[in-house]
Amino acid sequence: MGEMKKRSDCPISSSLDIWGDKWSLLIVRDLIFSMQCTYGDFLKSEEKIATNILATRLQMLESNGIITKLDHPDSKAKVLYQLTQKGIDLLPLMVEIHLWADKYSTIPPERNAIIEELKNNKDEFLKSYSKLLKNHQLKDQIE
Amino acid sequence: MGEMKKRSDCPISSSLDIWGDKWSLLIVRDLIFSMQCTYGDFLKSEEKIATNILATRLQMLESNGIITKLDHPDSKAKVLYQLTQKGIDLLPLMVEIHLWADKYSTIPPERNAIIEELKNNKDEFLKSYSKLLKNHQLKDQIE
DNA sequence: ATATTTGCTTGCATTTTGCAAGTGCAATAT
DNA sequence: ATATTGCACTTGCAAAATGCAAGCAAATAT
Repeated sequence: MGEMKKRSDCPISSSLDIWGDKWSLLIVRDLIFSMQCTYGDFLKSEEKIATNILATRLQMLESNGIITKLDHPDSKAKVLYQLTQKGIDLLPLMVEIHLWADKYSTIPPERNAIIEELKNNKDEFLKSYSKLLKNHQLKDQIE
Repeated sequence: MGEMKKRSDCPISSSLDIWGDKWSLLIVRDLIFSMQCTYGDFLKSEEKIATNILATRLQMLESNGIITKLDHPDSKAKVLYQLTQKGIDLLPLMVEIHLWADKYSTIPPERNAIIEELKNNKDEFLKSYSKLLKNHQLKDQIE
């Protein structure tokens, strides 16, 4: 099913071939903010992704090793999605998008705190937040 | 013509609404590498963008203030495209994509030098290269 | 004067996205 | 035990974006 069609060997192009569509990075964003999400959680995001696209994007991200599915502790009917290390490593990218957006468009006030944090000590933030994501991931893998 | 439809106020989402398609960042990449490109230069890139999409993407990027057109010094038939400051500020993003791609996919050997440079002194690289882009831009605006 | 280059536009096929409804299984309620 | 709801998807079809090939006007080269 998942045969990768690369447009070229350029690293930018290859990366875009994986997550360079309208939705993938929003899924990653949700996971970075929430650590873990169910299928329904993604559907609830304010951008209102269509359910069929969500399904195909989740498959794509999983087959590219950016996210993993795991059993929900509460119920067999639920599925938890979370970032792999490869997914966690998209954090610096996300941070740069945030900073760019901050410079050139109006940011919702509830994000101001994070933006300030980012502008003042980006490196420290990246280090500690990616560690946080990693710890969360490991914890769930064990249970 | 350019009415912006934002899916939400999230900075990630708003940014993707501008350049989150299959091609825009490849156009920006070409401009970051080459400083300036003609329409034909973009068409020559190895990903082989279709001419009609190139036209609409260039318009989109221009109307969003990421690139500007300027007269080619040699000929009235030619047009030069180059990055604005807003476009130059996508450099950190590009660098992070590069680093992510380096970690998770095979990079063409001719890029190894840049990658090493990036890994060893990213901040210094960013500072000097964005200054370079800026200088180039200013030079052309005067002529 | 004629041919060629350059930056597009236009028409149409194909693919991707979007919307609404439906399916199947698990958990919960009766 | 049976019905109802919740959850993770599928399916069918309309709309939009992408891809391909050809065309076109203005500028330049011959």
